[in-house]
Amino acid sequence: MATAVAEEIKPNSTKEKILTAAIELMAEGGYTGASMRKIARKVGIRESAIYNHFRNKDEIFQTIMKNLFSNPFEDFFIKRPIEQYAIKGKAYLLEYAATIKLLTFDSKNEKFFRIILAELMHNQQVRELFMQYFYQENIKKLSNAFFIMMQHNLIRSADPILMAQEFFAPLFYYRLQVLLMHIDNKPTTALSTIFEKHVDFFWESVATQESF
Amino acid sequence: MATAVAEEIKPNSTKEKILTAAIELMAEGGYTGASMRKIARKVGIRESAIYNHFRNKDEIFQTIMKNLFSNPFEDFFIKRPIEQYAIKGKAYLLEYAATIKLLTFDSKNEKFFRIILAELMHNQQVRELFMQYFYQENIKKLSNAFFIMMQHNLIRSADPILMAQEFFAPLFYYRLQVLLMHIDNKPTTALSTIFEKHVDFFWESVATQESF
DNA sequence: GTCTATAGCCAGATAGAC
DNA sequence: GTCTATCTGGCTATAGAC
Repeated sequence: MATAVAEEIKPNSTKEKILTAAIELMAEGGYTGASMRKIARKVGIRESAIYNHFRNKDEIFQTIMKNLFSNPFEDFFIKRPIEQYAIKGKAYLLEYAATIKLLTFDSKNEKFFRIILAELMHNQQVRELFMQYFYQENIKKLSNAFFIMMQHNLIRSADPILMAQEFFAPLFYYRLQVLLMHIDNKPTTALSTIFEKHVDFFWESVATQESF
Repeated sequence: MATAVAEEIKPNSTKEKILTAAIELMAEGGYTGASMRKIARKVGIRESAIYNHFRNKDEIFQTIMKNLFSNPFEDFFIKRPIEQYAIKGKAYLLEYAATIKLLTFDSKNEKFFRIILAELMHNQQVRELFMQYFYQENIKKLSNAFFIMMQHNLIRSADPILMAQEFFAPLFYYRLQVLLMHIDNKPTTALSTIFEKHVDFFWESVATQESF
């Protein structure tokens, strides 16, 4: 399973430095906040030199999107067959939440999330990637898992898709909260265990008598 | 209870037209997307004429923020004493969700929500307003209500604040989804009853045997 | 209150020498 | 591949006539 075309970029090359600088600047100020001037200054070259590596600013953005979207979830659960793990019930959900928590507190993934949110209202392509990765992918996986749990009578019967959304929405909400706190350098101690608490609460909400 | 200082602006005045145009443009392109040029063209005056009504662009933005934040929730539930209604249990939650649904599908409030989200990553003041209105206010009201419901044994015992967040997060998530669909002119039929379904699911999750 | 005119800045991008 | 120099255009804002 080749990870969706992630471009080959030599480490320590100027091209890579440009991308790193652009990611940093876009995380802070979005697409328009990362001007070619600023990127060039951060890399230590002139603006015109950038054009030896990228046709224009948009190509930089496209490359970043491609690379950022290639890793994050793939490594964690896409590969493994869900069926085997869904029957573990709460343990599966705990692992799921732990993964999101990991992404939430990982600095590279935080930058990624921040760029996405900064451009969400400005760029249709970003919206589509957002819907795909922060909605469809997760809901598909989770609803499958819930369906299996229902079959094994681990949880009460309900619409699996609704249940998936109800489980996922708070995770997204907490992730956003953490991001907002980080941006303003506020402490996130109050949120440090919220992901686990969410799973506890949710499991109490859906578990059958037998499995509880 | 005077509604937080909402400025007096004469209807049909040039000042009001400027604000209307600015809201429209900022909903589409955020703060930077709404240039003084575009605002002036939309109103039908020259850029320089705007400065007879506002000191600078930021003052326009501030005025918009003040006015937008003055109405939305205030009218709905801030005024009424929660205690009397919380004991209605599910009916209270249904009304709460219905209110959010109303705001979600109301075009003025949608623009407001869109501007907030567009500037969320760029502007600390917006982040604080966001946290206040889309988090603290709602969580405070809801956790109070849940506390009362617990006292009346309508719902199972749990941390009221956690429960409030778990109830609110999906509402926020669904509102965001609707917004994203609207921006790209996609149908929201699949989401038309999701707010009610959320309440159903949630109530089944927390209701005690007696109250169910 | 609105206009014309203009200042000053920063943006993205290109040409051509080295 | 990097540089200097330059172009074009959008931006916020001000001065001063009407």
